[in-house]
Amino acid sequence: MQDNLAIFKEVEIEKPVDIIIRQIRDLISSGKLKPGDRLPSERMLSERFGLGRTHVREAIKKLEFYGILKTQPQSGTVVAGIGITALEGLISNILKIETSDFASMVETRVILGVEAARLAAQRRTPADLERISVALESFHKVALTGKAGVEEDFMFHMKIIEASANPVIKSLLMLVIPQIIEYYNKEGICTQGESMKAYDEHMQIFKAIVDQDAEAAAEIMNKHFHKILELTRSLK
Amino acid sequence: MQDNLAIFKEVEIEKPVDIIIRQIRDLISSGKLKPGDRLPSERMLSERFGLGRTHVREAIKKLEFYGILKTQPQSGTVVAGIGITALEGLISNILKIETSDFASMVETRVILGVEAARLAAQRRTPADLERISVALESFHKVALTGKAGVEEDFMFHMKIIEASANPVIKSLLMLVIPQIIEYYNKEGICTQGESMKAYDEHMQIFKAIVDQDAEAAAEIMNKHFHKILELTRSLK
DNA sequence: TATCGTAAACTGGTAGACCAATTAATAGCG
DNA sequence: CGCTATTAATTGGTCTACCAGTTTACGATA
Repeated sequence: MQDNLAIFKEVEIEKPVDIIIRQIRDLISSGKLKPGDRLPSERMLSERFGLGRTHVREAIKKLEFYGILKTQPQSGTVVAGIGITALEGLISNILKIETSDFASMVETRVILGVEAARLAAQRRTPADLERISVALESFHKVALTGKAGVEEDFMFHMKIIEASANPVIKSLLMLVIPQIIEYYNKEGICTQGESMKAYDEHMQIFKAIVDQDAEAAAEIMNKHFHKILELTRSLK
Repeated sequence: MQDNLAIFKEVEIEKPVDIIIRQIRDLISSGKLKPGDRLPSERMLSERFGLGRTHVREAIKKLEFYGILKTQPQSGTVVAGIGITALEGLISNILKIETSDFASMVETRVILGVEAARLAAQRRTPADLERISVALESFHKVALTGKAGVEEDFMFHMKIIEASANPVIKSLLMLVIPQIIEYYNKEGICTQGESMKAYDEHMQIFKAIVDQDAEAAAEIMNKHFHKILELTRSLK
C-alpha cells in the first residue's frame, strides 16, 4: 500500500516551480531569450504564469544554480547560459539525476573511483597516506566483527578520492555516492560476510598507492568494483 | 580594476543563507542531529538565528536538494543524510564547485569524456551514429571557414556522450562543461586555426565508434584532449 | 482506567506588502 | 542644443500575515 501511494505521488501533477522552469527553458531554447538578454521581472512572470512570485523566485534560484541564469540584485535576471542548443533537455536531465537508472550511477561511480585511485597514486602526500591508513584500519576493525561497515568502507574510498587532489571529482562523487548507498540500504543489498575480502582488496589498493603505482591502483580498484557492477547489472 | 572588485565581492561577508547552512551542517556533523531526527521548525530556526524565515527556507531547500534533508509538507523537516561523518565538508565542497580550480575541472571532463567515448563505441545505435554524423558535418562546415566553432564542437561531443547511454555521465558533464566553456570565453582562450586538426581527430573518433572499437575510441579521444589538458596545466 | 474523538497548537506552503538599490526619464542649467 | 542632476518608476530582496494540512494534548465516555 505504501508503495502504491508512493507511486501515485511520483506521478503527481507538475509542481508550480517545475512548470515555471519548463516555461523559461522553452523561452530560452526556442530562441526568444538569448544569452545576455534580461528576463522579464519576477512580478511580470508571476502574473504571466498566474503563480505567486515565491514560485518564480524559487525557479530562478534553481536555474541560477545550474548556471543558466544570473540574477543581479536590484537590477534584473539575465540569461547567462552557453550555446542555446545545448539547453535542450539540460534542465530536466540534471533535475532528474535521482531517477537515473541505477546501473548508470554505479557505472559512473566506478569510472570516477578508478581514475581517482590512479591520480591518488601519483599525487598522494604523506598526510594522505596517513589518512587513508587510518580509514583502512577503521574498516578493518568493523570487518573483523563480520559487519558490513558501509560507512567505514565509504570513508576509505573518500580518503583516496581526496588524495587524488581533484576537488571536482570529489564533488561529483559526492553527488552520486550517497544515492547509491541509500539505494543499497533500501533494497537491502548488503555485502555482509564479504567484508574481509573487501578489506583484503583495500589493502592491495593502499599498497599500490603507497608505491605510487598508478596502473596497479587503477586496476585493483577496477577489480574491486567489478563484482558490484556485475551485481548491479543483473538487477536491471 | 574589475578584477579587484570581483575579489572583494568574493571575500564578502558570509550570506545569511550560508550562515544557516553552516549552522545546520554543524548541528548534524556534531551529532546533535542524527538521520531521521526532525529539524526544529522553520520559525524556531529563524528566531534562533535572528534571520528571516525566508532565509531559513532557502537554506533548507538547498540542503534538501543535496539529499541532506527531506521536508515533509505540513509536518516537518527531517535529516535524511547518509553516514554523518561524510557530511564534514560535503556541503561547502559541492557548493563551491564553481570555484574549483580549473585544471581539475578539465581533468574531470577528460576522464568522463574518454570513458563516454569508450561506452559509446560499445553501445551506439544506428540512430546515435546518425546524430553524431550530423554534428560532425556541422562542425566541419564551420571549421572550413576557419572559425573556432565552440558550439558545434560541443555538440559533437555531446552526441557521443549521449550515445554512451549513461545519463549520469551526461548529467555530470552538463554540470562541468558549461563552466569550462565559459572560462575559455572569458579568458579568450580560443583554438582558432586549430579547427581543421580538431575535425580530423573528430573523424577518427567517429570512425572508431562506427567500428565499435572501444579501445581506439578511448585512446583517440584521450589524445584529442591531451593538448587542451597540457595547455590548462600550464595556465595554473 | 483505558480509549477514542475533538479541538487547539504547530507545521510547512503561499501570497502580498514593504525595503533599498538600481535604472530610466525628465527637468533644469550651461 | 547638449549635458548633468534630480526624481520617479522598476528591480530583486526581505519580512509578515495568513492558509491548509498534521500532530499533539486533553477531556469525555465506556
